[in-house]
Amino acid sequence: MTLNPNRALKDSRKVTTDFSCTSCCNTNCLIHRNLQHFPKSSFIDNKKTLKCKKRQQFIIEGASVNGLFFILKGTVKVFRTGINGREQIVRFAKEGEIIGHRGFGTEEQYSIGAIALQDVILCYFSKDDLQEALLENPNFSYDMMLFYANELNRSESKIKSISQMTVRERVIDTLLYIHRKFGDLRGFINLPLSRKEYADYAGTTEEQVIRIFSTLKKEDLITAKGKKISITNVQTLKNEISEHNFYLDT
Amino acid sequence: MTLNPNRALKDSRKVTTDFSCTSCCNTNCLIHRNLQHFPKSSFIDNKKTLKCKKRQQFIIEGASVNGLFFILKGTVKVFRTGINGREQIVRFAKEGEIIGHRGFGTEEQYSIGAIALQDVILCYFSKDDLQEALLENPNFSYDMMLFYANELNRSESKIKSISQMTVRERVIDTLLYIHRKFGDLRGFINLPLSRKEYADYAGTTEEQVIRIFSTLKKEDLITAKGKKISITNVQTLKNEISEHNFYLDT
DNA sequence: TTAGTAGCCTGTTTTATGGCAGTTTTTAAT
DNA sequence: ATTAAAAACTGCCATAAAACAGGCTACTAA
Repeated sequence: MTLNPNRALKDSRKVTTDFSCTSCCNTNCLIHRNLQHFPKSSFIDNKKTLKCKKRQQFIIEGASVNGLFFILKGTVKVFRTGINGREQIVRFAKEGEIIGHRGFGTEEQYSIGAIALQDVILCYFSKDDLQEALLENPNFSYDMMLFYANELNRSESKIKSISQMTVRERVIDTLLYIHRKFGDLRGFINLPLSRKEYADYAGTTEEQVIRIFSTLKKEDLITAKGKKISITNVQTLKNEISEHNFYLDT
Repeated sequence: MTLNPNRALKDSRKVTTDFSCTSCCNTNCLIHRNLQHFPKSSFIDNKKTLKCKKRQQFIIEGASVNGLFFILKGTVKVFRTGINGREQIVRFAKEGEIIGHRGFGTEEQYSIGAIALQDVILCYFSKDDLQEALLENPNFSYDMMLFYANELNRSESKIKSISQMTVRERVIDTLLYIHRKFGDLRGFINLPLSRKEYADYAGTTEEQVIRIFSTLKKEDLITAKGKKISITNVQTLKNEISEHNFYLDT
């Protein structure tokens, strides 16, 4: 918490420069999608590409915001520390997604922390560069605005879900969210998470998740051996929460 | 719910045209703040000014999004219908604020309803006009982006509060929010709300709010006779939740 | 091999909160 | 002023979910 973010940046990440936006394959990346609108020599030449090892934290809650990260490769856990130090997972992010954008408004400090779930490659743009680019390219800023608008919709859906769904429904919702977003590999959900992490996303406790997982197993809706989880009956699970119309996508 | 929004618009609102943006006194209105960037004859000439009587609903959940509302005068309750028809109040809005912006992203339908708490005057801009203006004025779209970014921060703080605060804390938080935003008039909070409305904002039940109000009365932290509520000890209330750092401002 | 640790699991207890039912008070309408 | 209706209030009970406590399993390191 008391770490100097700039020192942290220098100390713990290796900087390379061989990942250009033009040859990037993340077609859903906001930068990539707007390449056409940027002049030949522009802020994207200033971007820094960083590598993070698994479990490395690259954004520290409360550190001052100097720029934004885009994920070039890998998966990231975005969280904040709540009451009594209880961790709350805001979202899981993958290739092409933005991290740290919550700091762009009035906020001077990151309100979230971010940690690599696997080895991750990140693109870093300074706030100043981005701001300049946004003020020069209405298409870009409009795109960015829409991105925020969608994030807002997602966030407010989550409010509805947390305040009105039961724990069981929230856990199911979380399972479906992870499954939808990260797909499965040889039948198993392609993102190994601990029960604690499921709980921190669903807004409940580890014990509850464990209990609910075991009843779901008995009901033949999922199979789970440790972190190898597979959903055997997606539709039934969907039905159980679909009355409430929650699709917290992305 | 099944009302045609266009018919509703024609049927129930009186249209006048004598409220120009240039002479408007809502200095925090996003349109007003960007007037300098718009050409002399522009989309703001197309705006429609509508009057709504108290208790009139001017946005219906699920209606298709054709434009955005800005509040010229009055207060508005923004809500959505949750599970089991339970009403959830998203926010209370006043002069200068935007209503319906959640529909701007991918959403084709309003995800919220809006109802006038007092007689209200609204400015209405079509989505197309706004989009054109945004794509022509990077300053405007940047401003709008920042607005969304802040809304996002607010929304995510609310997730934290709902998922981790106790009912008592949420009710206190709601009281402080209303008080901060609407101030007080002759010692009383300047926005008369029912216990049910407090509950729907705090994410709890009417009975709980009533119970908590009466214990707060016994503790000499508030006084309340019906809807005349005054906070007698703001600081103590703030302290009770400040450990958690929640300031859902605006 | 053994020890140690982290993650997973389960039964029991405690607590906060929601729901109901009945009463009183306030507000609105005739 | 009288009645009706809505809002505010209180006590009681049911229950979902959190907290606690102890045990099991599997992996890692020495």
